[in-house]
Order: sequence, then structure tokens, then C-alpha cells
Amino acid sequence: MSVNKVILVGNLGKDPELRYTPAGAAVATFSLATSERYKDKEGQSQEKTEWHNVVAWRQLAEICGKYLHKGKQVYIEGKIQTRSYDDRDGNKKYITEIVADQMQMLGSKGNEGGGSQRQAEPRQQRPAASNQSQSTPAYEDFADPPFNPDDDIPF
Amino acid sequence: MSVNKVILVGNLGKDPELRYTPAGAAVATFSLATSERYKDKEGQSQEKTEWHNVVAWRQLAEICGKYLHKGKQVYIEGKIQTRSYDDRDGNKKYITEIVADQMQMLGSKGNEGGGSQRQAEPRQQRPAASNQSQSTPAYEDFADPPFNPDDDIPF
Amino acid sequence: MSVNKVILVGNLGKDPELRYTPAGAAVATFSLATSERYKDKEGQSQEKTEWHNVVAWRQLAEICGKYLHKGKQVYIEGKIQTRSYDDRDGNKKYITEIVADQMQMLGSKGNEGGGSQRQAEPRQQRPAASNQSQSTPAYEDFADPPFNPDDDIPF
Amino acid sequence: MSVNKVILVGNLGKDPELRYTPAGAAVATFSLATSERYKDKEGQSQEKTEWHNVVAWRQLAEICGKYLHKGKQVYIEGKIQTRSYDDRDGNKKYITEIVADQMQMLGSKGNEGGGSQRQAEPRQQRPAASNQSQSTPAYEDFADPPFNPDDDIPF
DNA sequence: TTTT
DNA sequence: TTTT
Repeated sequence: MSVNKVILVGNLGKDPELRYTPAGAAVATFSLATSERYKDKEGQSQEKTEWHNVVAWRQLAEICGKYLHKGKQVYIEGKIQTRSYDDRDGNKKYITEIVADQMQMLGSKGNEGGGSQRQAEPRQQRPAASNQSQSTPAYEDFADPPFNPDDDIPF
Repeated sequence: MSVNKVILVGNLGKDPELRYTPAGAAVATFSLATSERYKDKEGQSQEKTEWHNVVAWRQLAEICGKYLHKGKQVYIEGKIQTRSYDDRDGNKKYITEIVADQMQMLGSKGNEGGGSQRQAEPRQQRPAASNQSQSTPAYEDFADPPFNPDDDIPF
Repeated sequence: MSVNKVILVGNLGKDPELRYTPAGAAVATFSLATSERYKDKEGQSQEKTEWHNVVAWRQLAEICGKYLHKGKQVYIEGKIQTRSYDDRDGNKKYITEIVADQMQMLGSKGNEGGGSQRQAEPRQQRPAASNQSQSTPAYEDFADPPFNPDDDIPF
Repeated sequence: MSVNKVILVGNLGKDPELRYTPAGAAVATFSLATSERYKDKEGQSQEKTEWHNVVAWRQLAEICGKYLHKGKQVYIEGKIQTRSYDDRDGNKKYITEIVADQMQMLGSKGNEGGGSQRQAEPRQQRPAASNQSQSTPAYEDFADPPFNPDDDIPF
């Protein structure tokens, strides 16, 4: 009896992070920028950027991990989800994420943004150790119903 | 060069809050529940509810303030926006909101939820003094480009 | 590399038609009205109604056939598809349809429109013989890739 | 009380046609391809292309006429509209169009498709005489409420 | 053919 | 805090 749908077209701020749950489920996370032009009070054209935390699971995570990179323009369809976690100081914090269920790469050839990779081939996998995200806090009590990754989430 | 679009169909958890900026711009805020059914590991049907902070401005705010109420089912179209504020303890916090640019009341007659008002007529205006939101922190440094409410935001 | 998405909220003009392909795949069709208010040149408020041909397949078709009825308000998500057929006079005609992949009933209790059934229980199944649609022409050369109903479509 | 929304990401099949109503309102039309991959019965990957007739009005029409061209990838948001007309033989025909209310060019630099123009600058205006669309029939009885172009539509 |  |  309800709808929770998000549609984004934007560019990745960094290469995506691809990790695996202990049970082996792939999870990709990346931040996506959308920007909006507007006129300020002086009539000057300004730009405001919104950063979205995007999460993809399983097969879609693998695809994101392989083919997306910093600067890439993508279409994302998903839902909004807010989860809470405790930071190092024990404060409860909330983070809102977009759980992607569809992704389309846009501007195929030549629109590879400012990223370090520009080829259409899969990005090279970086070692897991250097793969720690700074931006997204760890899931402490995770429960994403549709996918049931019944164990710790690696971010 | 980007798209930031949200589509929600859900029910209001409470009556909306309607306030005015010093410059006279109307602002309505309300929380909207969307829920999702899923099967847990035991195969039991479960429900997970997501709460969305919705903000409407100007004419749309007036309409929301007048016609929406607790339990009402609505269609919302808007964009995702995250702003930061400092809580009482001086900690920087972030809140993600849906800035509505379209609202449609659904299920008109008879689907008035569990709210206190059930008529199609405007809800009675409550005194501004009792109108303080608990749920949404004050805007300290607000800048919503399209609307430019150039002064303090009352929540 | 592309997106084809439709989101509709409207009311059924008639009860849906539920049929089965020779291979046993369920197909539901119904027309859905969306309407728009506008001011004419004289400043009079007018209404313009748009009728959408909606098609649902398989499990979603069964649900539509069982629970939807004339007047019911629904949310539909799907894609636009145009197919051609030859009418009785041998003229090539085109019909644009919305192939639904998600449906949500709205305004649950009390918003059952002007239909003949108002209960939440499944609508009674009518005999297949009386089930011929007037409104949607027969598929002659049908190919809906995702579903591959590899045989004649009964409308 | 209803929603009629379309979201497309696709590529233009030709340069857009830009015309003006007698009253001076700009109208741009173009066809947009979206395509979908699927597996056929033999498990072979196939592609199915859907062509959408897109119409834009006024300022958006001018922008489309100036900056879009064959092959360009765009994001379109709008509504579905079906209108009827009589063809040369006096047969009533129906055409379904997407009336755009938002357009975003995608894949900015380098993703200019197979078109004849590849620069970011405005396309050169072609003489109106050579501007007759083959693909979209003339409006005979046109009434687009929000815009009220109160005269003949040039296609 | 629906609904407000 | 809603709704089914």
C-alpha cells in the first residue's frame, strides 16, 4: 500500500567500494552527486550539489564494482532507507541511503568524467585491505529485508 | 545535467506542522510512512516501515497544512536534500528531507486514516504557539535555492 | 543504456479483463483514467481525462483480475510499449500500452469508486466466454521479451 | 487526484523539428529510442527498441531545437497524451505522445551519438520550409490545456 | 469507461 | 507517528 522510489542521474564522487558479507553477498557503496543550478539574490547563477549515499547488493553490486568509477555518469533507481548506528563516541547517528535496484551507465563512450580509469573494460580490483570506506559508517544492526544478508555487513 | 527525484505514496504519521518564515513564506513539514512487506528467515511475513521527513514550501505548504492530517494517504513528488545542523550539545548532525514539489491526496472519501479529522474541509488552524515540531531540528544555515526564504526558518 | 518508465495513479474505467494464453500465462488488461485540471481561455476550470491501456502479466495479472474493479484507484509502475496490428479492414494500426510491473491498490477502504463490487474480497470470476475485450485489438505478432509467452495472446 | 508521469532515458533518432504556432508558441518534436535487452527462446541476447514521440513546448522547445540532435542521449520527464486525427483517407487515427516538461542532456562531452553535429554550441537553424515532419501527423483539433496554443499546430 |  |  505504499511506494518509496528514487530516481537519480548524477556522477560518482569516487570509485565505488565493493565488499562482501561473511555469507558472501556482494555490497557496493558509492556517493553520487546531483547538482542544481539556481539564481542567488544578486541574480548570479549558483550551483548546489547534493551527495547521495548509494548502496547496491549482490549482482548489481558486482556490476557497479566492476564498471563504475569516479566521475562516471549513472542512472539509479531505488528506494530511500534510513538506518541508525552508534559512532565511536557512542552517539546514535542516522544515515539515509539509496538502496539501488537498477543502474544504467550513461554517456557511454567518452563521458568518463575525471576518473582514473576511462576504458570500458572492468576496473581492476583493488585489494580488500585498502578498501575501507571513510564515508559510510559501519552497519551494526543491519536488516535489509528483501535480501536477508544474515550476517555482518562490511561497512 | 542531473536528476534528483523522489516519488512516495504513504500515510502521514501526524498532522502536518505549518509555520511561516519571518519573511512570510509558508513551510509545512510532516513525516510520511512507507512500508514494505517481506518474508523473514522463518518465512514469516514481516513489515518494515520507513519514515520520511517531508517539507513543502509556499502555496503547497498552505495546502498541506489545510487539507492533510494524520493517517491521510498522499502521493508526494520531490527531491532529496540533506542539511546539517548543530544539536544542543554542539554536535554536527545531518538530516535528510524530501522537498516536495507535488502532492496529491489519495483515496479521497473514506480513507481518512486514524486521524482526528475526517472531513474534506480544511483542518482547523491550531495556534502557532503549540505548533513547535519535536522531530525536525532548526535550520541554522538554510539555503533552498529555488525559494530563497532569506531568513530564519521556523523549525 | 536506456530507461522507459511510467508512473500512473488513476481509476479503472471498467473491471479488468483476465485471460490466459494457450501456454497458460495470465494476462490482465484494463483502462485507467488520469485527469488533469486546467483553466480554459475564459478562466473556467476544466478537466481533461487521459485513458491508458494497461497490461499486466502472470502473477500480477492474477492479482489485478482478482482485486481490481471499475472505479478502483491504483498506482501503476511500468513501461510504454507500442505494438501494431491489422484491423478488420486490413489497415495497420498502432496501439500504445503500459506494461505494468508493479501495482498498488490505493485508498483501501471506502474508496471503491462507482464499481459494482466494493468488498476487499476477490471479485467473482466471470465466465471466459463473456470476457472478450472490445477495446484492445488482438495481438497478432506478439513478443514481450521479458516474459516470452510463446504463443497466441487472447486479445 | 491522479498522476501521469513518464521518465525516459534514450537517444534521438533524428534531429528535432522546431516549429511555431501562428500565435508564436514554439513546438519541438522528436523521436526517442529506448532499448531493452532480453534473452530469446534460444537463450540468445536480443534487443528490442521502443520509439517514443516526444513533444516539447515553448522555452523547452527552443532549447530542444537548439541543443539536441540525432544520436544525443537525453533524460525526459513528462506525461503521456493520446490525440486523434484523421489521415488522408479520412480514417481516424490515434497517436500517443510524451509531452515533455523536463529535459536533461546526458553524457555531455563526447557522447554525441551518430549525429551530424557534435559541438556543444547551438545547432544551426534550418529553414522552416525543409522542416516538415514525416513522422507525426498534423494536429487537427488540438487542445493542450496547460499551454493553450489557441491556433493551428504546425505538425 | 473512472474519479474529484 | 501512519497504514494494511
